Amino acid sequence: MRKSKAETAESRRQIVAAAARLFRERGPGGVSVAEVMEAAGMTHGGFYKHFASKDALLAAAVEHAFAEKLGFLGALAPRDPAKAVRHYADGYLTPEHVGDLASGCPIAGLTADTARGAPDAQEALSRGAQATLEIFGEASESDAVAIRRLSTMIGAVVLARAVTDSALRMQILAAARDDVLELQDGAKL
Amino acid sequence: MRKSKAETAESRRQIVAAAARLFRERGPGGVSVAEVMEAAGMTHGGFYKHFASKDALLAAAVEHAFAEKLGFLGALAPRDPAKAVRHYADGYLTPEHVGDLASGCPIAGLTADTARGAPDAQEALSRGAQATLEIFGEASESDAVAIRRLSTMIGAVVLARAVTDSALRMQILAAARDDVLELQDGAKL
DNA sequence: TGTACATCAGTGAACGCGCGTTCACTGATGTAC
DNA sequence: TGTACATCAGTGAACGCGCGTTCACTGATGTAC
Repeated sequence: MRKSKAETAESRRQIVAAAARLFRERGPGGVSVAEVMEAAGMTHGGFYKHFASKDALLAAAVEHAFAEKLGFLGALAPRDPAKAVRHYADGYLTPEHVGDLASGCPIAGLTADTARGAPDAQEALSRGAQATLEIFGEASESDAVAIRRLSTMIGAVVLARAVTDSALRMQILAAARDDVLELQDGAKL
Repeated sequence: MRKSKAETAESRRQIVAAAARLFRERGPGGVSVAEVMEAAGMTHGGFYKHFASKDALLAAAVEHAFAEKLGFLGALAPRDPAKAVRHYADGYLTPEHVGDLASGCPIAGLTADTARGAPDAQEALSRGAQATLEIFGEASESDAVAIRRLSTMIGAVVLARAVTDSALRMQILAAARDDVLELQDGAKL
């Protein structure tokens, strides 16, 4: 039962979207191709009509995750970069983000996996990280400050995920939020 | 061929040490029990004389990784906490650490894996993270500053691992190093 | 515009393969007397 | 201290099982005339 071009494109979109969520939630190794296909509403056999391998899907999923994450940020940034970054950081440094791996930051969630030998996905992750840094750069007085802001945000979420005590978790997020959002030595935000 | 108690303890140590390296390098899901046992100089069959499951080994491996990482830091900290943290950060924010997953920071390397459903390992990771935070707290003027320092360090290493361009990688490490080590608003370090 | 044929998205069974775990066995260690 | 026996660390084969990937097949879509 051949599908129309539009349906094929839509199928591919569904597969990538499902993979982007599942891979972040359970890790690329913790999700089977069959599970991704089922989440996309198909059976596993057709997968290879869309992707050459599971690794290729991971690369597409990383790209999709960044497109979703940076969509709003990138659209607002040219007009008001400081506001865009402030809004992004505001949602980033929350217990919701810490608890929601499935739609969370791909850098915080997938770097370890891609660095362990998924070259195509690693390239996609690198492009996404650079794009994020560029937007942060527009809102910061220097590249170094942009790097520090993004590093602190990523590190705080990772550290908050490492910690099981929820009071400490909140303390970590609050400390990072103060650092990234509040005025410090005349920052623009 | 039963082994003496001392030999048994030594075997266990070898298994945990091998696991601590391999799990960080390739991820818990990327290493088989047989590979860990081979790296420890044994065959896979004897594994369950030491651990109830692969997950239990992961928890022990996380604990071992922190003990190794924090050994020197924890020993020096009571005498000169600022110097201890400075030395730790100095080795942490290097391209060597970024490239060396196998003996790298367990928080930066394993948080995603343990958060995805390895409760015992997650507890071990949480204890290690709290111990690290406590040492940082002794060297910092407030808990918030300690959290920011550690967050920035972790985030910078994760971001540096996400990025494939080595010049940008160095720039990330340098920016974080300036932030964590250099004087900023009268910090103690 | 209509027709005949080639294409190909998706299905579901099947393929090796490697995994975590179990188990019978071995023989040196530990222990009870 | 010596002896007889129980213990148990480690071996290597075997167990299900689920995985990524392949494949023959189906039938609607796309295309050439």
